[in-house]
Amino acid sequence: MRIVEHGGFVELAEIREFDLARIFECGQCFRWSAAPDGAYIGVAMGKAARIYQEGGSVFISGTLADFNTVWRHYFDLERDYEAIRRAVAIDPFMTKAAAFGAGIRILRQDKWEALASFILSQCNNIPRIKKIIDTLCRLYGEPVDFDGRTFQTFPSAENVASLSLSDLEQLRCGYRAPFLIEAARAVASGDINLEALSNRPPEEALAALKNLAGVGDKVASCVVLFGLHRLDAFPVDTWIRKTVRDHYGSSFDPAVFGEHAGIAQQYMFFYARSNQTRADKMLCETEDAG
DNA sequence: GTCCAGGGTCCCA
DNA sequence: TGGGACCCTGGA
Repeated sequence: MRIVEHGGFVELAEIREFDLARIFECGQCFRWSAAPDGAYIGVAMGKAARIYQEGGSVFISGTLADFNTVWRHYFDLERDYEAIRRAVAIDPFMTKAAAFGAGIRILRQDKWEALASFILSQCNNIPRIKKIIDTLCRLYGEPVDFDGRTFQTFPSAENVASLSLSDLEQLRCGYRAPFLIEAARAVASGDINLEALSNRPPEEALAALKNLAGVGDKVASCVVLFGLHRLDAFPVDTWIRKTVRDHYGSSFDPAVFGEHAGIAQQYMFFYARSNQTRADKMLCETEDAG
């Protein structure tokens, strides 16, 4: 990878294992949206950016200093995803899923944002999750001027902790609202220290997170994987449960993927979700024919 | 318009 | 250990 700064952008030339659409649409984050020209615009780590991919290069708005302080870390660019993809391709199914997800990277997201986002994600569909998070940010985030528009950061735990249930009514997030406030208060008060948890054994982090109301196995695992960046965490949701059942049966143990089980999970999730519509259609056609 | 299910969690029997 | 309730809405 060659890094070149020009024209208000940092260009990552000859970059490998980087697919912007897959990174932003594999279900790990909810705040990046595609512009009509194919670029993604969003706010992460308090900074707004415009990012696009063209001819083997990735272009990220901002200075080299922005890139080095924020985006290099955020996109986990020091890790060799090509080697990981080979390592988790343990059988024909995973070879297919990993090839389908080539270019996915696990973002190093803000820990509180990951916790809040996955609390809101429970028993919810992705378009609606995005809508709820977008409203939360618009109402309670800090403004960030960028590209002639005003964006908002993800509101801090302190900000959300100061809100009441009626403040959150506009989110239309239903029974998740008290969970969000309780989590914010726990983080803001220091009852739970996400920074410290990222240095603890994963099982300890999981247990601490699950003490929060509305945080069970799935949400806690997502926070450990996407927020604490523990790549061996393996969240099991409806998609993964079905995929594992179909391909491995009941005796499956994610430990077969070793320290990168979470990346394997993400390949599985993205593959299962992306192929569901097509698979259903094929099934219907087969049934019609029969 | 209706119905089902969505990156779950928790409580109770 | 399984079933139902929980808020709301996208999509068929």
